[in-house]
Amino acid sequence: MIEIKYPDNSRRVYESGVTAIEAMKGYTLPTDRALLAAEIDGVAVDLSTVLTSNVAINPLTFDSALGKEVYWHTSAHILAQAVQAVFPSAKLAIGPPIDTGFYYDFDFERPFTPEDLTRIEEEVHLIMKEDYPLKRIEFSQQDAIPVFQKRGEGYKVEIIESIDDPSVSMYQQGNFIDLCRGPHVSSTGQIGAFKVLSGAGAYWRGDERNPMLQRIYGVSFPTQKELDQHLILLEEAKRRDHRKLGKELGLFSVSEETGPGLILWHPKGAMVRHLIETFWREQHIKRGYEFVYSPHIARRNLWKQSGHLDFYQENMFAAMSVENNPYQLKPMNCPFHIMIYKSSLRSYRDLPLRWAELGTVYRYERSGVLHGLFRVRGFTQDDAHIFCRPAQLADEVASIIKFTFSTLRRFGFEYFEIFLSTRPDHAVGSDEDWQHATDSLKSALELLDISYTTDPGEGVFYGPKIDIKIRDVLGRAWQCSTIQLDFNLPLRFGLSFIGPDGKPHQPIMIHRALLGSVERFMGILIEHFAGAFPSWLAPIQVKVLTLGEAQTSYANDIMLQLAGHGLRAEADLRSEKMNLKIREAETAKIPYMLVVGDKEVTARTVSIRKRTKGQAGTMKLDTFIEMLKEEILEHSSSAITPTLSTNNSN
RNA sequence: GCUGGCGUAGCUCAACGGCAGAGCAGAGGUUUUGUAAACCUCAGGUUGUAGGUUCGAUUCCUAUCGCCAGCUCCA
Repeated sequence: MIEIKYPDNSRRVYESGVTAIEAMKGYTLPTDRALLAAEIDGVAVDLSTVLTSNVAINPLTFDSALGKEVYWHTSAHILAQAVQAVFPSAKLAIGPPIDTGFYYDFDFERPFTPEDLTRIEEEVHLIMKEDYPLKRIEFSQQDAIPVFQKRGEGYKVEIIESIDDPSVSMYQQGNFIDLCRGPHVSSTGQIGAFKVLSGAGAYWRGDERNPMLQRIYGVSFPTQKELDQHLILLEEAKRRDHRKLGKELGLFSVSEETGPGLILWHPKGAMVRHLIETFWREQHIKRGYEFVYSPHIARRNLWKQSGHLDFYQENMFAAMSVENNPYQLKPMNCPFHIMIYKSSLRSYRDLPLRWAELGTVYRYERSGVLHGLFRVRGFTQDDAHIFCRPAQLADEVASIIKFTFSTLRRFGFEYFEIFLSTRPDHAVGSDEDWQHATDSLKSALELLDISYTTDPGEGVFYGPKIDIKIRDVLGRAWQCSTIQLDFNLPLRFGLSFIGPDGKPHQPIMIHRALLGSVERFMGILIEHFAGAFPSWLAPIQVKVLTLGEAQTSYANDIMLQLAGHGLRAEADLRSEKMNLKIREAETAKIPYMLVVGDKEVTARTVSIRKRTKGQAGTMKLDTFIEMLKEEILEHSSSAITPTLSTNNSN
């Protein structure tokens, strides 16, 4: 007899040899989702798995990340089955689940066309309808190889040969067999709604020296409704693309003549950037930072001493010669801040030193990876370096984390995920240093009662780090903030401070960025707000719209008053219809429109229209100004709510 | 960088071997307008660039630059 423990802490006793699905019988799932697979002692398995010892069982449904993985993994198999049914010569490579669906790579003589994908999707639907059961078959490595050799699946043979385990498993559905660790859902009919998304080239094992395979992406959901919602989300993401909005709203451009990956900021985009940076600077002053500035180039030797030439050269632009001395465009700001540190003798009383700079750096990126503001060749880091004593580490890190959260919240981000990366295989610094540093990061996180995920071995070679990801309004995750400890540079540059004992000690250096890159952060903001910036960030906050020539002087008077309060306004005095003026202001995503006609001139009021929300009542200009100033101060976007106005009927 | 797709007016797109067009934007004019597009006229192009094939190339071929999707890497 064996005892099974359930997530609600209940226990039941079964005969040894019971299957997972039998053990789940009568257990009420927390959702009305179908049971897909099970997690036994933390490992995902098929429902047909035979249980022979005391275990903890956890049902897997589409609601959990693990459940989705299983679901999408099976979907990838269905995709592969369909592709081979339509194109028998296509050879299988790999087909894993990913964050938002799955893909499968095939060796095929040509790229798949959109027509191919349609044909494949039809076949997928047939396979779902046929409801083939997925059967797990265990083989020894030796026996498995001929199975795939016979099928001409060379990549599968290669994979089997690279597996350490002497026994391998494969899954069969209909006449389709794939090498696979599993687990899977029990039959192809369990997949509810399926969409073949796109095809693209991908290298075998991600290495460009290997042959190019044809990858097909897909996504699936239990219901058609969820699939439709997902597809709407994809459309919405396209609609919010910062490259498209950046052009439409006149924020920035990239020109072929200037060069790829180099951003030209137009007046409106530059205003938004200015507002971001001003806010950033104010916050830094409040939190005890000092500002430094550093040049864009430096002697190449500086980068030799820092070690960047050894480990970062492929991302650096080539050296330039200045009076026969090699100089280098900077890919990082840290060596400069270090030189400032070194410019005088430092006492332990001086520490921590917190030096911040919006430092523009230049990095060589391969042409194929450039992408709008997200991936560029020249960008501005919101950089800071903190030099402190080991004992100050935890406090410093804790205050950086708090600073990060408060800053990102002010930009409208609410959801954070925190990752702690520990020592990788190749690293500098002693075990002792790593231990202390990692413990300091942990205690900072625990001090603030923050839950986090540990990424073992994912730290940078010079020290452990904390990365913070935000989620935008579409639920997409972005990593902006990073806090990295560094033992390497202080060592390489021989940094020291004089301790209470009168002897030199080595400071620890913290590299940190809140926004990451101002360019990239701006891109994220554009997509997060769909270009409709909250009032505090909007390049133009108010547009005054006159009904006719009669209100021109009143409108100019309004403009003067708005400007006097530091508000950014434009007036539309043209002899155009109100509908057109409104349409253009809406398209420009200006938060507030002030409509003025003779009635407003007489009453010395303005009729307010809020972006996308419509009319928001008529009020005295002063009242509006006060409300807007309050809204800007709060960084909110909802101080003035639209009303169904009755006092301006016409 | 690699694989595939795409470069036509400021923008969005037609024409696909035979005189390069539309809408929006722009300029000039008419209209003085009450909450998301008034009307008329005009102007706007070495079809990314350089070669080639052809009687003739925006269209076909080659190279090159750029953009897009993906691979890889990362902020």
